[in-house]
Amino acid sequence: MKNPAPPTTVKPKDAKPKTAKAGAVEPKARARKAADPQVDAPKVVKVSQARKLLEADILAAAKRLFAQRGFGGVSLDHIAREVGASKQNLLYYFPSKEELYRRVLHGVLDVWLSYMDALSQRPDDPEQALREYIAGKLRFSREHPDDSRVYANEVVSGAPIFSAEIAARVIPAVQADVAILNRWAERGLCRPLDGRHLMVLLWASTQVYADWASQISLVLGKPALEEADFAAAEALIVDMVLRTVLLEKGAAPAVGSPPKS
Amino acid sequence: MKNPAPPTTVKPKDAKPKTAKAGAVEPKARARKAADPQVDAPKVVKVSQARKLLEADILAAAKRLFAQRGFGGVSLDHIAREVGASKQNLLYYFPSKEELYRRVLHGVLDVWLSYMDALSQRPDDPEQALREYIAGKLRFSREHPDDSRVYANEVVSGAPIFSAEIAARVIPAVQADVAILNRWAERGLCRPLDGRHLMVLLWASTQVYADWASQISLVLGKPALEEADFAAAEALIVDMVLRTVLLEKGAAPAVGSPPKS
DNA sequence: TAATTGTTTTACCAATTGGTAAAAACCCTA
DNA sequence: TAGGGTTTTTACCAATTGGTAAAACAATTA
Repeated sequence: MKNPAPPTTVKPKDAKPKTAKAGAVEPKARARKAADPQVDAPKVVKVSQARKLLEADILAAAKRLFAQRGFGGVSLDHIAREVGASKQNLLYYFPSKEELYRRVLHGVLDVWLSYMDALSQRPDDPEQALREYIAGKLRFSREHPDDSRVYANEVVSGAPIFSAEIAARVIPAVQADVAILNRWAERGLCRPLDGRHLMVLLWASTQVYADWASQISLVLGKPALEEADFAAAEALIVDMVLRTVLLEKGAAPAVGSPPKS
Repeated sequence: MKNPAPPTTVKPKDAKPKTAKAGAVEPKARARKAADPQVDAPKVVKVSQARKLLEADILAAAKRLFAQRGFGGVSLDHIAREVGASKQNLLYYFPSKEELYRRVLHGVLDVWLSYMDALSQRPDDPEQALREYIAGKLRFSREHPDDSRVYANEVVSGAPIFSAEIAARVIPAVQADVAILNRWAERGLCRPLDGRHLMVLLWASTQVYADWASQISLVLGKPALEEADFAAAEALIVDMVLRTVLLEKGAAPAVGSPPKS
């Protein structure tokens, strides 16, 4: 039902709509990714690939809009116009708004989880594992802010649609991480603490740099967060977490001096 | 325009609508707060007070719904039905949806800021100031989760409506706090670090217990957060922050043992 | 009691919502 | 070039959206 036809052949994908939809606002008319002049449509792309391309376009636009306005704040028409297609065309690919949202969320969760495996990768080295976990989640915030925001929107809303999938996919991952923390504590590799709250703290302190970017950039007095800001955040969070989790040894150096501001 | 008439007298406020709005879903018909049998409406409440009462009802319902679904996900009709009034009646009190939202946000910001003054209260005692700041913001998350979520929704959306007011009211408060942190560092009362990122971290780690309550309770394996959970969070965050901010002395005790999961 | 003010209801409105049905256009293979 | 599958467009739809205008109701004051 979702991926029916075997790959066949191409589709120019440039057909301008003849009727200009009197009074409409020039709907970007399916402006394909700035063209690619080197090959100029050699008619070898598979049809199912073309389909996947538009599908991916829709998912990307939907993700961006859902991230900004949440499920209820976005209309199908809005998404459709964003990719230069009609609402009905969009409904050809996704049977309903909720199904589209579900697909977006599913993809978001994939990405979210893919940045969350640092602990299990280094089950014997708490310091390095935590460093990488924090670095990874901050990279997620920098590289996929919209994914983070879509997820945040869903969770803030009480996860009305996705709580089942969160329970099925996120919770086990978290529990695995908590188990690792507990094992470290048992083996005397780190201080004993409640790993569940530590995980919450790790999420919060890293994802805030995606979800609250608008306010943080106001605080930092710049139009957008830069790499240096993420680096500063990482230094602080790592310093903090290691101080708390690791058994004391030589104290880590200070993380930076206060800017004059 | 907003608060016109001088206080006059009462209003029974129980008039059932005679026509039962064929097919509608019994709109709760302005069910007044469980009555107050001791006085039984002695006709002494001021009219403007009655107005403020409904106004407050509307604001409360709107806050709850905006917290859950964001600005775009809530309709005026939905809010109106929640308080047992009609949409048009609601529009009598608030000239537009955006104005209502603005009013809600304004109130939210008041509350938000009122929990943020711990640092300036104790400008000479970093440890106590930080303890109280964290405790206060966690209390905010516990006592005003919807306020926190409305704020979060607005910020995640890029603060399209409220960025001006955030810039005017929040940023100065933050800068004052950062200045205090910097002064501590200069006076050798604490480690030198970037106060701006520390503030971000404090917000993130405390507000997450309101905004992400749905997911945290999943992680903790209980239907809702309890006081003990907030206490555990507070212990961890305080421990963490003090370890990082204060100059080393006797290390604080561990914050708890890992639960058996 | 009449006039005045404050509040709620009734009646609309154009635009937009998510969604359906079917015709038309497109594209490749036989 | 005809046919068949895939994709897009056209034409609708009932319900809901935010909002207006004015009538009706209620309460207070003159």
